[in-house]
Amino acid sequence: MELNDLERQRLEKLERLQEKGFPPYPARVERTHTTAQAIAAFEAGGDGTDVTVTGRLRSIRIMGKASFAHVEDESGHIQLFLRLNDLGEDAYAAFKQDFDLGDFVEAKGTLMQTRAGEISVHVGRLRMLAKALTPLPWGKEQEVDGEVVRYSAMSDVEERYRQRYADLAVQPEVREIFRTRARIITALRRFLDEHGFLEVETPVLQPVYGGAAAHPFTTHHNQLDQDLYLRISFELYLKRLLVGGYERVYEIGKDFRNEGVSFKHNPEFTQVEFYAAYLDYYDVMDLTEAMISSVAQQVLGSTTITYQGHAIDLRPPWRRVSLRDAIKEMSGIDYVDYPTADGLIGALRGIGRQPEPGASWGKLIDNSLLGSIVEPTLIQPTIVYDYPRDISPLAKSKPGDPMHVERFEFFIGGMEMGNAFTELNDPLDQEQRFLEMGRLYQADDEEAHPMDEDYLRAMKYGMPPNGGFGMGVDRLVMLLTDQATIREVLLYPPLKQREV
RNA sequence: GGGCCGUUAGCUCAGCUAGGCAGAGCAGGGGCCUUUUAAGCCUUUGGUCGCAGGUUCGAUUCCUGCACGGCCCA
Repeated sequence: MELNDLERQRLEKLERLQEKGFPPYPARVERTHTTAQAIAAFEAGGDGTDVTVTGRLRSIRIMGKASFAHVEDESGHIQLFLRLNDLGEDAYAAFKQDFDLGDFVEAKGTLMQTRAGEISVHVGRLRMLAKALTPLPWGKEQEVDGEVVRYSAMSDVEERYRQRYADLAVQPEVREIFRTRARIITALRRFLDEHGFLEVETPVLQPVYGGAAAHPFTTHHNQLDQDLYLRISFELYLKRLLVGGYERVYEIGKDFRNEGVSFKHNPEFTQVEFYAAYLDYYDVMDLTEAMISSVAQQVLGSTTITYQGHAIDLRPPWRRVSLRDAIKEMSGIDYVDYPTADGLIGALRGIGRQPEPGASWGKLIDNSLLGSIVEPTLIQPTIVYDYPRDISPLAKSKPGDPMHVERFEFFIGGMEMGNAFTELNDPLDQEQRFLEMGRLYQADDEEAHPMDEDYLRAMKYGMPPNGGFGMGVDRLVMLLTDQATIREVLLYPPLKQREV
């Protein structure tokens, strides 16, 4: 183990503690109160109550024969008041010499209030619970007008992610993001459970990937000697369950897409999908609005949020606009007037855009018009409905409109949050769509939706009409925690390997 | 993939376009201090200036390449 100077000094302290009879890593702990419970006990009239609190030493102020320190646990922090008279020569000397910021300690004493009014533990016995060899990158902090101002805490983004443990240890507001994340997922589950959905788990390792247009990760099962894909969506496995007789199913889990990283993309991300028999996309729109506003209400206590400086109102009903109208409004292009890829490329060039070469008609609409021009403007929750058929191989056609399918996406804060359709349940049409995909995406064939024979076989047994829904949970967490990048809502964002 | 920017002490950052002994605050060490709270005062240790080359009498500084990261674009 390579140690720097500071770590060597701490190692010497550790050895000294050991010699003096203060084991640096004891096995047993006697906590009676969290720091929050201790403060609550004092406030409930518990002056003088015996407490034993534990946590990390967060600050130390030594003033000769008396000292102050703060211990921090998950519930908060409390001040320790330590005096030579109370601890005795040896223990007090050990504290002064050999205890450092970042050490886990156990303090036993009585609750008191200092002259300055801070509720504190008047410590009679102090024990080391775990000596920290490496100093945490803590800055001092002070309260200014009720706001905590931190000086020189860990701020290098790369180091924060590479050593997330240190980032979390030092920045309580980072810890809070992941508590909120957990509450969001709990609220999603509760909403779906209460609406009659059954939570299921479907394979991550799949012989045929599908349900989305994305490049998969590939892997190999040694014993079966079979190549497998990491799923890019849950869709086809969940809809098979409707064939099996379940009417409402959902899954929350990871999807894997072998794509670039951006502020709103991560190669592995958390998705929630649900499918409900006998619903169409209008019903799913209603459910979507109810679900998102319910989650915000449960997690934040409000359906009004602030995201990156924008006040956003999540209360239903949301604005609903057809894709065609949304694009017409923002770009002036009515794509129905340009029914071929070449024609649409010309129209895009006409408004100063440089569409990607070789893109299909539907992909131009999806990326160059919707993604680039419309999406960033959709700050308030907006449902955009009726999508081109050729980029939606799993959605049911819109009656009387051969160009469009019954599909919608919803956008909040300028981000696509999710995607839903009246699901295609006609096996003959579905087979046609798979075949069309093969033709359309020849140039980019890994993103083409592969033919899934088993899925067709399932559908041939009869699949009830149903509405389906998928949403990026990470993006919802971004929205509800006001984070500008997806990395801030992932505990361990991906980073290139580097020597430790 | 392209453009721009960053990488200096454990942490946060100066220094660099004037090429000439590598700095500050915090943290750490020593000392004073028995109700402090960014405690205070005195004192002090600590560096592969991301890596590899080049230019130069001399490079943290200028040039090239590479690594990692950030922002923007594709």
